[in-house]
Amino acid sequence: MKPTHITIKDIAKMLGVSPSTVSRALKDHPDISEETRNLVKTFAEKVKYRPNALALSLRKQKTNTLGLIVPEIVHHFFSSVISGMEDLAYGEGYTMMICQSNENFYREVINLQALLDHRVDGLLVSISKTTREFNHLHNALDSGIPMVFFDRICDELDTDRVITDDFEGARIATTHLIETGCRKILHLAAPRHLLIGKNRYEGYAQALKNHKIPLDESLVLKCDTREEVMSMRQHILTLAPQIDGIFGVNDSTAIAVMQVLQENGYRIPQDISVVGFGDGPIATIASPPLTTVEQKGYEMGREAVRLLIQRLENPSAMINNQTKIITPSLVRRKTSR
Amino acid sequence: MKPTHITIKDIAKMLGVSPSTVSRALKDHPDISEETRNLVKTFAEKVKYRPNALALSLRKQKTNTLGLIVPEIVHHFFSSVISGMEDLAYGEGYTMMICQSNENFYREVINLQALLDHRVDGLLVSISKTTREFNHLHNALDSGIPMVFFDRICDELDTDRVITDDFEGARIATTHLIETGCRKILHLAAPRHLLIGKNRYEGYAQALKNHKIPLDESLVLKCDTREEVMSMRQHILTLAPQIDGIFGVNDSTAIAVMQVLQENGYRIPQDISVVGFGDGPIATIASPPLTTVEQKGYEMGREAVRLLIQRLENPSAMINNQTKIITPSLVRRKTSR
DNA sequence: ATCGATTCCGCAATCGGTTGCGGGTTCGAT
DNA sequence: ATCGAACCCGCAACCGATTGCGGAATCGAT
Repeated sequence: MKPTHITIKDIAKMLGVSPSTVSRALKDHPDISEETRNLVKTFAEKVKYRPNALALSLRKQKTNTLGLIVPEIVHHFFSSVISGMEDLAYGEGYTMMICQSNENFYREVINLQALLDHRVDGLLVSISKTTREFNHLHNALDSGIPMVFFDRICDELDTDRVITDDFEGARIATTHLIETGCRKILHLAAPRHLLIGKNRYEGYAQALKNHKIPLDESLVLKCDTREEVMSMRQHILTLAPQIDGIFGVNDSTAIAVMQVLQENGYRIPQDISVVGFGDGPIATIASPPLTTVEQKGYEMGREAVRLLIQRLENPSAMINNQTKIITPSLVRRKTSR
Repeated sequence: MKPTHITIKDIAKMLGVSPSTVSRALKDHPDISEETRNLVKTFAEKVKYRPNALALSLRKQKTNTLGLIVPEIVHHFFSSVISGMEDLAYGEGYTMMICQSNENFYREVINLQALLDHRVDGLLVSISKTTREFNHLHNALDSGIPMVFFDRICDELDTDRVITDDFEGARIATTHLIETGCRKILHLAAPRHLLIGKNRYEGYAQALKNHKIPLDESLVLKCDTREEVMSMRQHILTLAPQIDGIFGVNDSTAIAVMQVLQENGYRIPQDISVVGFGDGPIATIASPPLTTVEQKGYEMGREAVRLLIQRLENPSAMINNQTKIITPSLVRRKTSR
């Protein structure tokens, strides 16, 4: 802050009035005569006066800053979320202070402390994978700061939340496969102890049930990374002749399995249809382009900020905590009929 | 900021001393007796006192905050850059205020103003595509605030800079093709009026020259998006029989051209080798995985912050502006021999 | 008892802006 | 001439910290 900004006192001195008068003139306080007001305003304009946000925050006890803790910025989903948050926040006159925990509990605690030190008005949090203990968040909450969890929520804490409807996304994907003629659908699943693994599996199961297709557990494989697909290729190829569709728990496994099949003479989607679950732009560059479920990170970001600001601007209203569910939507491309 | 944080005055009152004493005790000022110091320190610890960063910034005329303006957060390259910046900045005791211009000049101006209003200590900027006029940046610079450009630099402004060595990256990529046996190398290029188009083309040309391979302009195609590859597929296929290597100006065109060739019976890399220029994780999921030039966004981010902090902490030293060049490196995968 | 030197701590100003309250000036009315 | 009401504006406190300076208390020395 070497650059010496012009202050209200500078203006006051140069105009021979008091700082109070300058302050009031600039904000059209009725106590100030029109003459003085114009004088101050035009002069302030001329010298490009800009109020010091720090001083304002200190005085008003409000920083107009939102604190964000996110596991990793370098993730298409999270960067979309940030983008959505940023757009809405700036539109509403808030700025953002962004921290990444790098999936590290200790850094999450440090980050939270830094945000609180800066007196952010509210918190947006997606917890790290290594966070098993929530005292830091609990304390913040108890101290009264508004907080919204998104995507990686914390069950123990009663706050506003924004989450993806994984169940519904999986149901939509599987239903799409069924409606385009598939009957024997392989599900490449994440571990059942992870929420997304559980919810997407159940969505898959529900779609089958709705269409009276029996659920065959031998068609549900724990396999949620590209590497895992590669190491299970033999097993997948033995299954291949008896299936006509695949629902992958994420795009990279869907694309990987597609490649394995193609290398072995299967045509996509003529022989087997494939649907993924969106985690980025890779779906569009797959060959053929992958039909997938879009996660709407940008929208989730906007929604989280909307909830937070709503709470900030109605501090009195004891609104019940809301859980906003973002329903993902199917993007039909070329790997399904 | 509804939560009522505990202040130095609160502590003073409860301990029956003056705020000055508390302040000094907390920072081991010799004027304070050991007895008082311990009293204050243990009490402060007990009530979890944390200094108000706003008040400190106002008083010290230093915010320990770095302002960032980036075109788009949702871009693997830029989010890597941000990640690198964030990691180093927090490690050095700085926080970051992040704005995205969305490639919009007007928003860039607004963002800059917001950052200056918040009295950030320094600026990290990558200019938007639509920015043709630099008064806003010029004014900031004139007012004396340290600024570092990265990736999308502004030639007219004399500042520290961090850029990718596109020429060298292209030279390395092309050389790799030559050294693995290619002689007729197609270059899918960006427009020559863009810096990356020009520099990567020249790197390509230099590599050929170094190996005494004549440059054939009919093997340089202006074609830098996936869509463009698709619309030029016929032309590319007529060229295909006479070439043995392709250098794509970015990964998505490299992958696209690879797919076109594969669909027409060419084997990669047996018949034709392909090398891209890195813009994300898509290279690894291509089939076969794409050999490409890695852009090192994370490192660029760290380097930019390093330059900025260096200037902030040696305000007196009239260091000459530096241009830090990040040399990208080749990542050999399976599309080249 | 008085003085000088230490030791330890508080007053008050400052950073930049906001705001309750009180006061001076001008005016018309009586 | 006197009073009261508008009309304008400044004083000072405040937000939470820091810091130069001065001063009270204590001690030993003369």
